[in-house]
Amino acid sequence: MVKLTLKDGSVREAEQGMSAAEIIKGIGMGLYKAACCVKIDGKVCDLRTVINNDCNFEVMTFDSDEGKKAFRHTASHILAQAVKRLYPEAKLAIGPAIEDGFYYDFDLGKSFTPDDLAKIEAEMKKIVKEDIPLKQYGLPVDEAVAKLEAMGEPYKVELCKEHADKGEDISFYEQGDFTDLCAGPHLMSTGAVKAFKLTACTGAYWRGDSKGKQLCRVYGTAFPKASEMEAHLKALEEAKLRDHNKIGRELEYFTTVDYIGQGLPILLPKGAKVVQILQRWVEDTEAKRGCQLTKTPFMAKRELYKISGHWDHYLDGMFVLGDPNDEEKECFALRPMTCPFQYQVFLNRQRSYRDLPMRLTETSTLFRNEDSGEMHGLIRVRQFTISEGHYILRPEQLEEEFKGCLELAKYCLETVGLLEDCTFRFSQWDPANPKNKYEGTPEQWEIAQATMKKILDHLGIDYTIGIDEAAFYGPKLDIQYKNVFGKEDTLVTIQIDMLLAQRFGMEYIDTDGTKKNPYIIHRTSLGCYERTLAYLLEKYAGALPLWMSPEQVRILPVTDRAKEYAENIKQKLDDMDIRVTVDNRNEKIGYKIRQAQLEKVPYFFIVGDKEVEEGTVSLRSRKDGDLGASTLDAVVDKIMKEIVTKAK
RNA sequence: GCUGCUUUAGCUCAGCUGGCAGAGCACUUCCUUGGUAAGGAAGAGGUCGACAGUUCGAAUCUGUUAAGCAGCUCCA
Repeated sequence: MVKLTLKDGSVREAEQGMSAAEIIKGIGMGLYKAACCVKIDGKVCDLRTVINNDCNFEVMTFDSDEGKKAFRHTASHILAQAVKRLYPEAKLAIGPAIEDGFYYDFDLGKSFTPDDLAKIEAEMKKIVKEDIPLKQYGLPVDEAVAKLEAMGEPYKVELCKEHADKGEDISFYEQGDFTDLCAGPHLMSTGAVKAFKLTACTGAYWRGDSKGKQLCRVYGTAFPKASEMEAHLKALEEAKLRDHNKIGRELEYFTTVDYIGQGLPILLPKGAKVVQILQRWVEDTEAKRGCQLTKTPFMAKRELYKISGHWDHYLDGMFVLGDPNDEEKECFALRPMTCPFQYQVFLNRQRSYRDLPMRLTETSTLFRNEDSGEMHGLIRVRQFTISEGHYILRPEQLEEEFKGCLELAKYCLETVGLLEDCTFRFSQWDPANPKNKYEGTPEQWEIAQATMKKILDHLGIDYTIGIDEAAFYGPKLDIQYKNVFGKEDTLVTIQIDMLLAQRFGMEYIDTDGTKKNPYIIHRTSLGCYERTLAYLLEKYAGALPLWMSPEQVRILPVTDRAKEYAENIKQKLDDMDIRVTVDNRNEKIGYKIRQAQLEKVPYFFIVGDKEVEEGTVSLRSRKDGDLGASTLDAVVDKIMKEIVTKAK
């Protein structure tokens, strides 16, 4: 007998050699039906795992991440089985579970159409109904390769060969007429996948290599219950209603024009106003923290970028004015970053250790020639403006200044309300340096990354590690944000750079009279304003907090008799720098209210004969509706308090 | 850049197998001065993204191209 310690601490005995599935059946059929996989001594295992020793034994259902993964991975096998039944010529690539679903990549020389997906779904339903048991077995590498070759699965052969040197058997899962190379874990049978839906069909490169073969990827999602899936799909639909690319255009924050070009949005008055408000606030905030504002050119001769390394690393990503290959003639490029421009501020005269830290900031417009398929609303654009900064430091100032940058970024994100949804990524280099992307020696990288790790751990930052996500000159702390489609981008970045100072000949005279290269922190405090605006529109579904609303108050006269009164109030609010308009149109009050509400104006003042007579205003908020009549002073007081505290 | 989808009035969308270009909202004018989410009437508005091709005839079929969307790849 073996002793199993369950999650609740209770101990259960079982015969040696029983499978986890059999043991769970013994605990209860209900649990067995819900079980997706098990954790044995903390390790995720298949339900078919045979238990030979005492262990901690945790049953993982769909409620756990591990259970979801096993469940949806099985759904991806059902998808592959259906595809193989309908399209026997399709070659299998990979098919993992992902967040909220699964996908499978196929090579069939064409792409599936929506009609095809419907057929595949119908076939999947049959497979679920057939309730086919899954069997797992292992084969030695050479037998596995032979089997996969016989099956005519070249991609699987390639994957299998990569496992050859691990000295382990190759694991297969078989369900009826379908067999797949797979490490598992999986459900016991196809019948458990009660609810699923194929959601999309797109291209995807084999092994993520854009020079390699492009495969056809089918995305889907799966749940144990139809009701759960319906709720999930509904939530996705609702999230899309917040898409900044939709509401940002509808609410007239921005637009695009095809003959201006991709990735070059026009900020309409409302969008421009919000960006101006954020910029002024960020610049003031930075100034209070010892930053100095610079204003540097939007372009420079190729020579500058040659020194910085950008010419070698990112020429394709730059907008070049002139022939980059004609060394005889002058050639300019629009700036894709601010670093080498701001360094000239430091280089303006000889510097002493007393000048450091030198915190240079700039509201900086950048130009990057993104690939045509990359643009997305205000999130990925070709011209954008960031709250850029470069802190030039003595090495011993690094930790303190890094901390300051992080605090500033967190303060900015917290104030606008985005911090709670951010995640932190420690972006490191790949020592293999696959595309010759990284400059500097392994020792320099070791030092930079060890320093950043120490700082992050010291600050108790909860981060993930992104290998091969670093800048070419150093590691980054990236603050990531997800859009309504779940796609993640960098909102704020703080980078340690121990290389570029040397390239630009930046030196300071230290206390001992010797010349030294400073360290540099590249950082943003609120990131890129276009991107931030996009996330704010999504976060607040267009109803931006009062302090950053482009129009804070709209005065709605009930009749023409109240027009003059409305104009007087407007004047008073103007004097207090409250952004206010009057809706003087000859429309009924209900109509004006409806429109102001749809435009998500935070507050409206309704003024009619009653208010004129009593010298009051009737307040209505977009959030709480009719708030009744008060004196103008009382209403303004309430609004000013909300503005000053930057309430969300 | 790659795969797939999309593009008809300012916006949201109809328009069947090729045969005279449509609706709602918005806009303009007039009437209406109305109290917390749409008052009424009339009017104007389109080279069907662009360019080629097939056809007696193209919004509709084919090709090229631009822009938009999702995904992949990339992202200093």
